[in-house]
Amino acid sequence: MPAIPLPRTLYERRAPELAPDLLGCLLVREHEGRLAVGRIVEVEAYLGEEDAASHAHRGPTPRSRIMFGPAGYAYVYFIYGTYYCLNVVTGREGQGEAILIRALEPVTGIEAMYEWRRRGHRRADEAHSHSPSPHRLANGPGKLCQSLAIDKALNGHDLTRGERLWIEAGAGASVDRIGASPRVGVRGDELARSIPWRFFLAGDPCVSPTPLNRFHLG
DNA sequence: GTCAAGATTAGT
DNA sequence: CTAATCTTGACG
Repeated sequence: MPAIPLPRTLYERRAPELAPDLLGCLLVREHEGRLAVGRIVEVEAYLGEEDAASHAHRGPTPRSRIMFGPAGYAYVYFIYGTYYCLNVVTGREGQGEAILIRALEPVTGIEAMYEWRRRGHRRADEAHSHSPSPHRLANGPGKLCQSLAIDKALNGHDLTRGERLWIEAGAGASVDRIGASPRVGVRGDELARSIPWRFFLAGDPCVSPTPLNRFHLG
């Protein structure tokens, strides 16, 4: 089956509008001759300079410059000295928008995901780590990147080419299953902390664990 | 150069 | 609740 990645025009929509439509789509990773696929069950939208919670809030910097480029590219950043997080750049060039992919339901290549995740552990973690059940393999942005072997080498990667890493249309998500809540772990002004730009499949076991899961929207 | 904070996670 | 762990970006 040929890869049919989402086209760049689709990524050119505004992040808060596009974000809920990514729920149910498939994130595909091709690495070391193996294929791993996960269904997107949780995302967060970030805007540019007007969004106090966004890495683009203070304009283009060496880290955030990818966000200000054209849509359809991966923005991968390193956080807390340990984890990577994956975003897709959206909107028009110069706006600085992106969508953070926060959680997946593993679909294909689960064994590869276990292996890649274990490899991503630090030594200290490895001694105590045991294989989690599949629904906890990618139920958070840091774990998702471990399980798909995503690191800074993929920062700036073109997601529309259908190689190494891309997104494909999936079955979609029925509107009545889409939950919305404030974004997890963000600082900034009251608007940034309260605006409901986290979208998730309500009740899905692969959504990241947080009290915000009780929020719901039509 | 220095320093505080961070779109996280696992363990106590 | 807190430690782990190190990049980033602001400031001087």
